[in-house]
Amino acid sequence: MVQRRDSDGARAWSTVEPAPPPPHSEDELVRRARALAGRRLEEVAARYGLRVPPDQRRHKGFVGQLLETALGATAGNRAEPDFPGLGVELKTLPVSPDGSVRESTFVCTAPMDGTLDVTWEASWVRHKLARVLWLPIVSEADTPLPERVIGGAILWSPSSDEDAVLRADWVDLADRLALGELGAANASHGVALQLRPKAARATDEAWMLGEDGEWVRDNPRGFYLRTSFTQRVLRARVRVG
DNA sequence: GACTGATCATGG
DNA sequence: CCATGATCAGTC
Repeated sequence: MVQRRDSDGARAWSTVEPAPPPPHSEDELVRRARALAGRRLEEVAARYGLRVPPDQRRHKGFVGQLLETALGATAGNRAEPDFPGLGVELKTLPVSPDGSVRESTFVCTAPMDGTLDVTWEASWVRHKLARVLWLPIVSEADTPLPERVIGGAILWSPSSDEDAVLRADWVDLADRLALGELGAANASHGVALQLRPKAARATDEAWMLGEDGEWVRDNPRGFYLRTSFTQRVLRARVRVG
């Protein structure tokens, strides 16, 4: 443990810890995560000498990145699980105090160029969701970011029922993409899994396959989980009351 | 409140 | 450009 000057000036002294190394086991990861339950984000950030932005308008990835640091994730923005040695993906999930999930969950980008995986079993979506550590962040929409509270982590793999629901959606969406039905590549399809725009701007374009097999330019898409799905994941595994 | 399209930061 | 991390914000 070292002492350093506070990031915004010489007035305050604070105790700053280095980020922990990756956990060696799922048990260790879950213990670390559950040890954070009940802490405010500002408390966790302070350990690592980080300032919490007042809101996420310009820092939408802050919470995920903070918790990656706190739990010893290593993958950064590489195309690997957050904990490569464990094959576990970390997903923070905003929930209201009553336990309702407040946002959808991004899974991965959707290849629109005909390179979408051939089967659900081989799909990027399924690999991403094979093992997920859900970390609820308890807040209302107007709760300042520093005051948001970490909830009880859940280490999850899809049940056979959940897998079946996701597979059905994926197969349907993959069929549409294979046919170049870009008009159908919107959020209105899918019970649990949906396609949405995934780009910095609505005007961003990428090459993708059109209806007659021609190349067209359109806004990139990503796969997202609807809140109804993540809601059930949490409800099925968290004691209520 | 749910839903859908739009958007923000960062790194390679 | 693509990937990582997501939430914002308007409309129904």
